[in-house]
Amino acid sequence: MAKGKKLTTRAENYPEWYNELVKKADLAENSEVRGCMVIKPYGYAIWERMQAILDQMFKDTGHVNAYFPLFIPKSFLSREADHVEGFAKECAVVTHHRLMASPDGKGVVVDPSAKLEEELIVRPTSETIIWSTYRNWIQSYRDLPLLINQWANVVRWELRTRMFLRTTEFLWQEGHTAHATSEEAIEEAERMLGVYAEFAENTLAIPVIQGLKTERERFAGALETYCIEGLMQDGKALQAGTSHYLGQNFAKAFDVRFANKDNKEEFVWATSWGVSTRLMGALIMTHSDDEGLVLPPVLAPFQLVIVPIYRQDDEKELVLNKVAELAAELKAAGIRVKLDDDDTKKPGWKFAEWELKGVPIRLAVGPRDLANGKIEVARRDTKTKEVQDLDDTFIERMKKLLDEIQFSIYERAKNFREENTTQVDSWEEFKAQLDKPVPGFIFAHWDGTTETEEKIQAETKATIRCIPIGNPAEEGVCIYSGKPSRQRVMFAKAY
RNA sequence: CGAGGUGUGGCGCAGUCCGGUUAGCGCACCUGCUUUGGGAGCAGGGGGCCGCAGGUUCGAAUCCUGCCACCUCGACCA
Repeated sequence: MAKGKKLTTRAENYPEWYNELVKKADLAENSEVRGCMVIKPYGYAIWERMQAILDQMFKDTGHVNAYFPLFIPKSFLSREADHVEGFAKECAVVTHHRLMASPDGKGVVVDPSAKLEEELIVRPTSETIIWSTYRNWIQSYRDLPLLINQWANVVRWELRTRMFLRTTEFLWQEGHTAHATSEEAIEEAERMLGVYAEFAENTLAIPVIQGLKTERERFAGALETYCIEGLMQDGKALQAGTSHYLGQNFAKAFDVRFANKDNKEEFVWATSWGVSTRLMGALIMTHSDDEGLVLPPVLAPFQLVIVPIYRQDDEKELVLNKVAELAAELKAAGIRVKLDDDDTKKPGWKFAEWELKGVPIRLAVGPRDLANGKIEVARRDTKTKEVQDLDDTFIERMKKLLDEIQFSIYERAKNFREENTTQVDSWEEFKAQLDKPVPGFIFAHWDGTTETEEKIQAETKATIRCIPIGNPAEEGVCIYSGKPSRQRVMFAKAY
């Protein structure tokens, strides 16, 4: 495994730091396929933790999993006008189904006789294929609500990609629900936004702002898009999850109707909601430092790593026996433990390696400790270490320490966000704030028009990330147009 | 899609301007010995059609033409 010793620091070059960290921590690497990454076992283990926890949250809120096709007939996509307009520019299209030996004898070419009658689109999202299916599943109000989620890969042919943050193919989950009333669908969209916010804060330890997108930033085909927004260490916002209230748009496009209790026919009300492997990027950019990844204990594939230290064979046996015993006790207490007994690496190497990989707690045990009944405990988040008594309360203390780390990195991220959240009341102030090294979240008055929104973006690259939920009403004037405004909205530069 | 840049053992690079024995360095890898509490040391060793295709030349990693790929930054987007 090729590895330089040090990461580029965040201060030197933030994007470079990010890329190096993703590769050196063994999370992912660029593949031979343009814009597509290989998620490596360690990175995938983190994603699997996210999946497991989210999946349980979905099930606890009444959802079930299903799976729909990867391919979508081209005609389906165009059924909903806004939807096709939103995705048309970034679709991978399957046109043929057979290859043949090349006439010049070199390799294979597409067999022109195997042209598809109707092209297939590799799904950029599944609303269309799912709603075409729901048509057959829903006849009566008794079939509602229909609460389905799928874990899948999707393809969006982006012009520029970055590992985890924006790749051509990415993994995600997409919930697609059908309801008898508008109220119920809105309630569902808001409920799932709440699930995402809870997951971000409790599992990922990422504080998020919940809000509504402006009309311009809305999902293609949605009446309302809810989102959670996190603030990364470089002062840019990252959209970490979205939940859409789709109204009856897709029901109308795919003719999905149901008989209500009064035996009147109505179109079904819809939501969709999703989070993707982009959460990995959010995780990295919220907590990690110049030494590498910092993982929240709830999510870490290994919560605690034990590094045994010894010189001669007799010491080795003594130490390994003791740490194996300790590892077993920690595991029995429900802690995910890695015992790094790799004999080909030195302790110093292991320390650096596990720091790079963000394991929350590291224990080091050598003959010296054994003789004194001690153990060295190092925290990844604070990079502090202390020698502790290895007594019968030790396991319990480690469990508490994991809780403390989870809480502590959340608090640290929240403090960072609060320190980098500002209110501005003039265009000059606004621009000055955006020119700072860490622009952060900026609350300012906006006249509510798309025109102004676009002009602000054109001049500053900042966008309205959301109109926060529960935003207080406040009379003011738009920082750009000077027109009246009833509330502040949240601006930021975004990923 | 615009602007820059880069393609040389697994990884990171030098060499290219000014063509000339056997293409070099660091890391990684293999063997052995010594080591092991913050990315070990010494000794020995293996691995390259220098992005691809043409061309110029006695001779090309180096010069010329064309192509391809990737990266960074912008515009567009989860």
